[in-house]
Amino acid sequence: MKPTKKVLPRPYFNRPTVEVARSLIGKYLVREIDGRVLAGKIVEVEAYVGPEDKACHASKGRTQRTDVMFGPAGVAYVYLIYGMYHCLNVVTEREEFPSAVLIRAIEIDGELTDGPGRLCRALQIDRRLNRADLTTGESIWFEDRGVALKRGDVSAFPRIGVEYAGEWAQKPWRFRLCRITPSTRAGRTKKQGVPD
DNA sequence: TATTTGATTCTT
DNA sequence: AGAATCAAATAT
Repeated sequence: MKPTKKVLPRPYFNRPTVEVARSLIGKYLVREIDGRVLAGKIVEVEAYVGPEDKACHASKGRTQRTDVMFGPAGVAYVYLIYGMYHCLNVVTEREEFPSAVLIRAIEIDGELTDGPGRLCRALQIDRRLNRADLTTGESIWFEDRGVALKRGDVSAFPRIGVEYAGEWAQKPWRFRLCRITPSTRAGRTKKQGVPD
């Protein structure tokens, strides 16, 4: 029986951002370029949650740049950072509640592509994909390929590069796929109050 | 209109 | 520790 590709639909993203972020770990980001398909297993993401979150670009208000985050879920927010690197986000939650999940790292054929800038370079993502619908299964989309994660496979950490955000910088809204070993388990003493 | 900044990465 | 490099945000 031919396997069906399970493209994550809009309702998947129209949920609390932290839940979406955590659940995206182990899903696949798929990019089709000139008929060639690249698929990467998502291993690291960050949640940016609404107008109160000082680390979220939209906390400064609705501007031309942040407008997309106020729109429907399942749409791409792609921006240029430090003059050279692009960052890919997927918009989450209801309209008018600006929030998104930043895709930080993926594994392509077992090779780690670590960092939002390098990830976008590998998948040829730039601002032309800003506002692209990520739920159509064309050009770029998310897929559930049935990776089963056990409890404890995903760990939470503070977000990176947001020191300016004060108390919001400490929120454990960065999620990473971790292979739990006795040594790493010993270091994971704090639960950080993140929902399963 | 001018200056500063930044959800990064790479080199020194 | 600092450079690269620029669009968007902020100050003027």
